[in-house]
Amino acid sequence: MTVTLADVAARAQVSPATVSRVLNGNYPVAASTRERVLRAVDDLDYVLNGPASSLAAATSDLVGILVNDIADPFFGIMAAAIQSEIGGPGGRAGGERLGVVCNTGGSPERELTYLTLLQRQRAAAVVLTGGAVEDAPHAAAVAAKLRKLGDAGTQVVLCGRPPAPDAPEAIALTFDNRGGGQQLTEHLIGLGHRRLGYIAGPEERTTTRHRLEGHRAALAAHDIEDDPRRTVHGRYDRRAGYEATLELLRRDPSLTAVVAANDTVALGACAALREAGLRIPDDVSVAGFDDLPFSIDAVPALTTVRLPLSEAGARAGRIAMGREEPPPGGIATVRGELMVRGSTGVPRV
Amino acid sequence: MTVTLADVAARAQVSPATVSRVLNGNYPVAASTRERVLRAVDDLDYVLNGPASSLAAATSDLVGILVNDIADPFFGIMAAAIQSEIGGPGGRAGGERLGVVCNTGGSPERELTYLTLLQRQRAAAVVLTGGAVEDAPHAAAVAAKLRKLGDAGTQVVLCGRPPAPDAPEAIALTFDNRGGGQQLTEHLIGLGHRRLGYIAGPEERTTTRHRLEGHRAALAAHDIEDDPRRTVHGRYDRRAGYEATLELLRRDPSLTAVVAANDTVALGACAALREAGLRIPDDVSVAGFDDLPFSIDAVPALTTVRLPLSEAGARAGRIAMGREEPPPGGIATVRGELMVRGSTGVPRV
DNA sequence: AACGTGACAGCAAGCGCTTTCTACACAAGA
DNA sequence: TCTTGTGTAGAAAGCGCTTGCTGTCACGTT
Repeated sequence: MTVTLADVAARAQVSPATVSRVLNGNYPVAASTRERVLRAVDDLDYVLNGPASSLAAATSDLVGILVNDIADPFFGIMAAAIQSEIGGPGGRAGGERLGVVCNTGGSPERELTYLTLLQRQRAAAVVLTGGAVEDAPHAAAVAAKLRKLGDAGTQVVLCGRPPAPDAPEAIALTFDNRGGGQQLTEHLIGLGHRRLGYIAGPEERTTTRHRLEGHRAALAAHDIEDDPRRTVHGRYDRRAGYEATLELLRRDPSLTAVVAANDTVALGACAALREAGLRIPDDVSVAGFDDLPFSIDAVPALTTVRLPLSEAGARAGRIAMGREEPPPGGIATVRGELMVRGSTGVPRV
Repeated sequence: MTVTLADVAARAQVSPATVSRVLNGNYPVAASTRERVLRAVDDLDYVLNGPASSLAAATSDLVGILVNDIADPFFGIMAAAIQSEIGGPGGRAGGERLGVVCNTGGSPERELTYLTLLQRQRAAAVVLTGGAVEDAPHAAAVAAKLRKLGDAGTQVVLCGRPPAPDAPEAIALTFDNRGGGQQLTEHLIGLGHRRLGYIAGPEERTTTRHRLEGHRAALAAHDIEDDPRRTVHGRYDRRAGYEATLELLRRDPSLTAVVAANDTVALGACAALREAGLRIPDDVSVAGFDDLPFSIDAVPALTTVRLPLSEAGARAGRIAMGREEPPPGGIATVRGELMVRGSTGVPRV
């Protein structure tokens, strides 16, 4: 059978209560006793029963991290940063929490199910990363869940996601996608581009909408007509970028620049342009978003907006663990930085 | 206060036992009763207390997925595939499990700590992905943990990791890294290359060793001297590839090909070569490993060995859930496929 | 010499479920 | 009419831990 607290207690000749206190270190225990207990734990190879412990203490050491797509480095990088701060294994001793990342695949139902599962586990904290789906009923359902989690004592942090007004206790670290999108397009306009294609992400997503809004704001600021035929929606993957570019080219072969929803999409766009015999940036400029590690290795290197994914994730993790003050008002905006590289240049004449 | 089973029972005018049975669906309950209970659950917005449930039932619905680096798509892709099969949210109903991925960062201690944490949570299954550290004491410690987990009823699956002889109950889906490495180098030798640089991964890792062994086997098979100065070790990241390439070039400027530990490293190698004014593949051929999504977008597209990460992950997930027969002997080898693309060509004369 | 006063350790009451065993009602066979 | 099933529901005993409260010493205090 598995070893229990009582077994350890018997071997150390103390009461179970004492063993518990030694293990939790939250109550004075004489050094000699502690040592005896620790030795017994070691001898018996005892491992605490998590569920029992959580039940009795009414808390758990689980911290949930929700991501839209774990195979996408955008989320991977944030998740790694968050998890590293969860203190988890390797972190400072004591608060040994289990930081777990859950992959929603961008599906609202899975997001909700995961939240319920975490609620069921009485998670200590939950971090939601990335853009939210903008479907109203779903947004309301998520907000309700977050509120309930908050009420149950779970710290909720949004990282790279807009604040949820209906769930005020959720701390939000929001990326300035609108500003980033605007900077990027301003840059291209500044180079002289006037006919810009835009490959947007999936519809009904905050990230998609904000980046697109930034793009349009830049166009408007320079009195460039926003032809709806120059915008195509697609998923956040290379394939979508490839196909969208083909479509944009079909609609208007005179395009001089393509702005993509993110770097991965931009890579697909580059591939399509290259196959179409167009040079980058001589014939068509390309810009991405996020500045993922591979972006600098694209040929030519991708002009993009760097988002401090690691820093934001780390901060979100610390806030979730209560190791850092939340920003005033519970909301902070994280800005991106325009990285001008080889994939953008002056338009062909 | 939070709602408990008893509250639901009271509202539905049944005993707690009945509510539990309705929720678990593992015992006959009259349809009318069931409906009454379900309505009460809904009315009260009841969420099962996971720890209590796990304690009483002596099982948990947690499935752990250990990865070396969650920010690396190599692991992200596998993790996504595994998690999708965990049934987790979105999967077929009933077996609603919480598939959680844990990032060890390649650190042996963190790996061990996570395993303990999972053991503490009485995880239903654990999947370890990617290469293992070859340090003997650590390997023994891990094997011991896996054995203990197995004894406690946790299904252990290794995905992309060599079998652990000391933990026979662990099912292993192993990548044929040696064979892949050999194929790759054979391909280059076939093109006429004789002076090949090799950028290996971190030392003391099974993946590193096996790929390198394959490379050496190919060299040996063609009577090409294996000059140790042509091999450099580094981390599995772009930076390492960049620096290692510079080093290789310094040691022998007459190199005609560089074989990298994986695609990410290969990208770094490409960057270094390009900066050194060398054309790919005209001056130097480059090959990667894994065939991550971005590899096809490199310029030129990367020659590499495709590993069926998604398929292997999915299979590992199913095995972990007991939905697929383990391979005979508990060990299966997953082969890679050589993808010849533009980054390799005949050596310059 | 009587009496706080710390510093530790133990008792025992749960935490909220699951599950075995028992109880009951009704239908059917003897 | 009396047993034997059959289908449901309840009572209650834990699961292994945490923690409030209650001792029990060994000391300084007055």
